[in-house]
Order: sequence, then structure tokens, then C-alpha cells
Amino acid sequence: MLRLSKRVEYGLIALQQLAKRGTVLTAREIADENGISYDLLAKIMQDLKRDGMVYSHQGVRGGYGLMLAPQQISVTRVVDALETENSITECTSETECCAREAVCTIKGPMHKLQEQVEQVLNSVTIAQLL
Amino acid sequence: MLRLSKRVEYGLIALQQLAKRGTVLTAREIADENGISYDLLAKIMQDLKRDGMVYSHQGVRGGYGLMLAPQQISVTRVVDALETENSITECTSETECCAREAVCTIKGPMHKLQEQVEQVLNSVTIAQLL
DNA sequence: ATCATATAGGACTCTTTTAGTCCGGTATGG
DNA sequence: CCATACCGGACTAAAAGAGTCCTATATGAT
Repeated sequence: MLRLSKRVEYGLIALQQLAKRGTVLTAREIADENGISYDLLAKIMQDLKRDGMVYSHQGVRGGYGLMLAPQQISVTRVVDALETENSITECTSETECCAREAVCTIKGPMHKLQEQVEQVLNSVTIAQLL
Repeated sequence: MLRLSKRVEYGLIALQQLAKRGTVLTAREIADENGISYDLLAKIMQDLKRDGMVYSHQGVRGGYGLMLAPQQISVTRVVDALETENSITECTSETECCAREAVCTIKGPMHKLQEQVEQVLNSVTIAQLL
């Protein structure tokens, strides 16, 4: 369907909110204010933290804060952090191996297309979402 | 996963083969030579025909042929013909309606992103796959 | 100290989408 | 008239995606 997952969608929203407010926010706050499942968002925030885009504080008055400037966080980076695969076809994936590889006649062109799509996602940052 | 479906992948291969060979090909030929399930490809060819990209002839010595020049067939057109949805998020879809629409803070930016991705898919045609 | 608050993370389940199959029907050239 | 090849509905299976539940751990405030 050529669609970004909800994980990425929610991740972008969370990062946008952190950038806009400029303060520490809890996963609960972000979830409630944006109509997102708390459990789901909680996991997404963990992944964003693992990547180094945000930091976290446990306990009372804890929450999440941005580790980077909004213009430093590209959509590509968010996708990479939140999705297992980001290739537009199986043959442009580095982790999968296409069963049709031996007879594949579109591998080359698909790689070029992949690059162009990535370039678009790379050119957009959280700063553009504000 | 931001991935094109197998339907689109196979559709592109079929169109590429028709363009490269410049003759009428049967669904069976295309399927066998490219390691694609015949039943699946048969349906894809029907969809391509419905769209007007190819014509078909039934019966002995029948098959499919291109209706348009390769440079006139964009990837976007193939995606539109073969997939029900092509929007990168639910909020950029014209047919779906996002449950979070009232509180959505990324609708605008997502539309811009969508346009850019579409522009890329629009700029690539079957001619570039040869 | 202890308690309410918040993140950390494993293990599920449910739903949707995608891929692929099976089958009977129709058109057509040899 | 029959083998060939498209037409198209119905179905199944597999995979991915979304969301839930529950327990553990850290920590600031009282």
C-alpha cells in the first residue's frame, strides 16, 4: 500500500509535540492529547530512546525530551528506528533475499527508485512538521 | 513498511517485458519466464487492461500487448491501477477517514510529503525500466 | 521509608492486508 | 470443435500491523 506504519505516524507526532512544547512530556500526556493508545506509544518512545533521538527519565516528574534539534531529525531516521524494513521492494532490501533474484529484470531500476524515495524522506525533518 | 505490493512489482515486470519484446505475450509466458504465479499475474493483467495500459486478445495466439508508449506509463499509474490505496498515511487518504482527524497535528505536513513521494513515482516510467 | 508516578519490556491477541490458489466460464483461431 | 488463452468470482493461508495485558524497575515527593 506504500504506507508508513502507525508506529511511524505516532512517532512523528510525539517528536513534533516534544519539539513544539520544548519541555519534557510523559508518554501518557502525548498519548491522551493525540488520541493514541498509551501502550503502543510507550513502546514507540522506547525505540526512539534506543536510537538516541530522545532521552527519558523514570519516576515522578519523569518523561521524554528531545536529544537533538528538530532539523536534525529526518523522517528517514524515524522510519529506520521504528520499522524493521524500509525498502520499497523485496529486491531492494539488504536483509531479505528475493526468491526471483536470478531472473529479476527490475532490480537495477528499483534501486534507483528506492534512492529517490529515500532522498525525499531524508529531506523532511521534524522542523518541517511544526 | 513503505513497500510496493507484489502486485505492483509483478505489474511493472510484465509491462517491462511487453515493452522490451514489443510483441504480444501471454500471461503464461510472462509468469513462467519471471517466476511469478500464473493465477496472480492473470488478475494483474486484467487490471492493467481495465486501466487501458494494455489490450488483450482471447483465444489461440492471443495474449497481451501495450496500448501506450513505455514513456507514457508512469509508476504512479501502475500503482493506481493495481492497489486500492496509495496514500502514505491514513490522513492523506481521500477514501479513508482517520479517527484522530480532529486532533491530528501532522495532516498538513503529511500531505506535502505525500506530494513529493508521488512526484518521484510520477517521474519514473516503464521506459526507465528497460 | 514508602508511595504514587513513569519508564522498561516481554508475551500475547486480534485485525487487516497481502499473496496465492482453485474453479467454472467465455472468446477465438486453427 | 477443440485446444488455447483470457475473464472473473470465491476462497485460503500467511504475514504484517495494531493494540492489549501484565509485571518489573527507577525515582522524586511527602
